[in-house]
Amino acid sequence: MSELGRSHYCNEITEDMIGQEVRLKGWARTRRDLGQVIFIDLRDRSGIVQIVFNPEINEEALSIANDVRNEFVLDVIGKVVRRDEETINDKITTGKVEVQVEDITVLNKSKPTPFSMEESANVSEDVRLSNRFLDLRRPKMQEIFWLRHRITQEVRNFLNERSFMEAETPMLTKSTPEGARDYLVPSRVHEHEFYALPQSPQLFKQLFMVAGFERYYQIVRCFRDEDLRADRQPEFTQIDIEASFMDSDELFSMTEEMMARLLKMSHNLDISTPFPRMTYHEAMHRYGSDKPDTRFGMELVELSDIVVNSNFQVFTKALENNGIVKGLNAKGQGDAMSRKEIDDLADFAAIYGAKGLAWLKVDEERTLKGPIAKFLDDEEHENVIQAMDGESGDLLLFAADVQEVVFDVLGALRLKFGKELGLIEEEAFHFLWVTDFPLVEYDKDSGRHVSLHHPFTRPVAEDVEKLESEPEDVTAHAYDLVLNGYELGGGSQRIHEPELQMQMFRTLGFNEQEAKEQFGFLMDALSYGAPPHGGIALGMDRIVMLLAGVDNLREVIAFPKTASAGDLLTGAPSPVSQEQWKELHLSPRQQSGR
RNA sequence: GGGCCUGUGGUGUAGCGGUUAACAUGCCUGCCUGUCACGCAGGAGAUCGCGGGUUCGAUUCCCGUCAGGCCCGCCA
Repeated sequence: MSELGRSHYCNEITEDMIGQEVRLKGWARTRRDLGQVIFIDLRDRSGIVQIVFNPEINEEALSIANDVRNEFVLDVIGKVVRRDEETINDKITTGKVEVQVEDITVLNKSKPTPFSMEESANVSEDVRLSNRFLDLRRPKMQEIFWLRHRITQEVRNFLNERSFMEAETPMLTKSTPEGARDYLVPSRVHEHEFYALPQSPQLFKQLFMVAGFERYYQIVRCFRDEDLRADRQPEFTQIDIEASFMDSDELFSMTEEMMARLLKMSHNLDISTPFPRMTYHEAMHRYGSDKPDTRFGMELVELSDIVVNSNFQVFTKALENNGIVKGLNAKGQGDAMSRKEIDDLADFAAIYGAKGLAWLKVDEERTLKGPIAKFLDDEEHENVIQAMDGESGDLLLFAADVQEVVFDVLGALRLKFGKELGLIEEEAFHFLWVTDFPLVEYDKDSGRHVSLHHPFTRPVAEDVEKLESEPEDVTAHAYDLVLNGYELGGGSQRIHEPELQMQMFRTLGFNEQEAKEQFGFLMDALSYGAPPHGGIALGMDRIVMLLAGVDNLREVIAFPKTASAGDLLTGAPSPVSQEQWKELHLSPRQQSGR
């Protein structure tokens, strides 16, 4: 065999190469052995081309091909030939031609694989993850990771064009009390002290602003030791952006432009900008969610005023206790759903904290029927129907409780109906800015106020005076970018004055001493001419997930973790040796009992 | 921490209080010069996730446990 390397990728073999000699390298996909002639689909990362072995061309090559099995690694030299009209395969792009093999080397053999590399092979996810190197070999997966690569490059190009500078920040850093649980790394040198893996490079990027970098970005890994979901992994990648002297509007339009570029690239789609904006308050009241899926309507309806004087105690009690009553119209479901199915909705609602789920059907006479109909008078019936746009056959659902429960319950029901009734325009991309988040919320467990975003978020100017007196009424310069019901990312304008930052820490229940211990370096930095600054962090994995049209983060992360944060491929996490424990000045806690 | 679902040859599924545990695909052997998820003939391959209980008898029913998934809590 000659010294030449690969001359082409499989997918590059075309009709105008007929007669040409080529050298290909790749994997055997399927072998079709007809005795005196053998066909193999040769696959490399570009695609597939059929190679043929035939005794008239090379008897020895044919006999080697006889022992080739799926996923053997091959190096072949041969001539591109046109296929006979009746043997053209239009399922593959190279189907009009084939390569007549003159010489073949088996570069490596392969055991039979646990599952086929074919698109059609349906394999359970744990088998895929345990053999991820094979799973990633499947063309569908390679497509996703090429997309991921292109997105990464496009983001870099976009931000580079706008004078942003990519800079790295530490992975071994300081644990801070706010936010998610940290992944901790014990220090060998400093006994009983720990590094934390970053939940985000938040503080470092602010320090870059103090340093005068002005425009920073990083495509960076972040870590949060919290329980997983389909759209949450313990380590994930953020597009982290921070800019000085750039207000929210400028940041919004820049982010919009960036997302538009990605959609253009991946779907050749021109999405319209600017994206719609909605306050947090409006999102919660209309959709019961701070990340509403706006691809369909079915909005929540405010009913508190309508039912405040009704005889239905579930409603009136909730209102007396500072709660609200809201409704949701499941169009046509009054006719479609059985009594049992409706009752099952209450169980579903209970997951989200509902104590029950009141409902009414609208019948042909446009009157309300159902267990609670008798508690409402004629005027209330009419007002409810009006407010909820009730028509014959509709199912009206009601939640009465404190705001948070009503939002959660009806928000979840809305999504459930949206999915099950096919109300969602699956192919659409609906971006939305959610703005004006509250700065803090009261946390019952710790008995203090905690940041909704993070402690460095800037309160709006007119609310600063309320920081001490009514912190829950303070609005933050914080925003989330939402796409199709997923939170793609969030950001804020930051506090750049040390005094205001200190005031913020006090609101969160830190005294001067504690604030200095935890965030002294930040306070210090802010006191040396820190510019006004703000930024955003976008979830890279979620962006890829949505653009790839899959519904699970594991599909777009090369080596993801399971729901219990394990890695089925490597077996991480795993026990370590006694020596390692010792070096880190740690000892296993004695197991009590058992 | 809690709820729900799943676990049967390599892979994907079926099944049932007593079966020779079925089907597809993959694998092995043989045949085949135009296949393309080739075809045909034959063959191997399963302690039904693990432990305990009920029963004359459990893959099947019950309890526990482990693993995977989805969700609530948690988390931006």
